[in-house]
Amino acid sequence: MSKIDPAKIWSLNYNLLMSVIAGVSPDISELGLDTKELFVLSQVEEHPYPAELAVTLSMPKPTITVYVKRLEAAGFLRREIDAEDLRRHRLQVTPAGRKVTARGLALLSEAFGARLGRLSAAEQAELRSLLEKMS
Amino acid sequence: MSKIDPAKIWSLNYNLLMSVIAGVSPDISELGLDTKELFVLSQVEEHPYPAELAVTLSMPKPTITVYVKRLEAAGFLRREIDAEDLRRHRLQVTPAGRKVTARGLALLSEAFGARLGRLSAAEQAELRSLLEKMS
DNA sequence: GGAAAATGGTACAAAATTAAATCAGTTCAA
DNA sequence: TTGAACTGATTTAATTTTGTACCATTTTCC
Repeated sequence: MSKIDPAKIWSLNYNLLMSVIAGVSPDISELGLDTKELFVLSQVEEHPYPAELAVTLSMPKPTITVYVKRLEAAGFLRREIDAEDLRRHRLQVTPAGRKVTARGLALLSEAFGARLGRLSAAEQAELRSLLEKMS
Repeated sequence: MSKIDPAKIWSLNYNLLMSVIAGVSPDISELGLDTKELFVLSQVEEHPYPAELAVTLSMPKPTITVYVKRLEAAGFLRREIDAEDLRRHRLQVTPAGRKVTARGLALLSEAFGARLGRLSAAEQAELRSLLEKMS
């Protein structure tokens, strides 16, 4: 029984995620946003401020600025200055944005689901639980 | 008991990996290579040809070309034309490259290990097994 | 209260990444 | 054979991403 090597688990996981993403991103692009934009968009409801998005997605602030600008231009997002703190921009997903998010996440679910499908339902639940503990 | 949403698991996992990477990448940079270069370098022994690396790492070929060139310039890699197929470039990790890979992966192990540490040894083994099944 | 430090966001320039086209070598089919 | 199709790798040009510097607002603390 070999000792557990974290880096090995890490790269196994990393390669898996990247390959899933590489597989769906052409389909996601057809929805009118790219993959990273989908990630941003999908977290806006939970984290409605750019600074928060930057932290949860581990992205630099200027990167978020760019994505938000594009998402707004595409009509998936609305931006308004927060009355409580005039520095902050509160983000709102539009109906079109909600629709495209749902479609994009469905594509992702389909692709990643194909891998998850190799696990039993119990194992899937276990995986989720393990990941939650680590998050 | 909520139904399993693959996209939810996916993004949990994605955010986890990205945050781990964001945490170590300054330390890895001090070794003289950046994070992506470490990923490439760490797979060279298993996949000694650029085209193979592109597939396993889900990176475009030109991206691999750039990294390989930098790794070679840094003295971490040697390149020679394959005698069997003159189109292919067989890659060889140098002793310096091996050393820096070990250090880089140790840093990654330390950082990801901190998260893995929230799991029992049995759970860690289970996680690895689940990921292997999906890979 | 008011200056200094901190925070949210952006602009601009620089660096990283990649798509598209290309070249060289190999394979395949007639 | 031989030439059409394919594969490995690179170049070039364009796009994406990010570091740095910055402005505006808020918070801290004397």
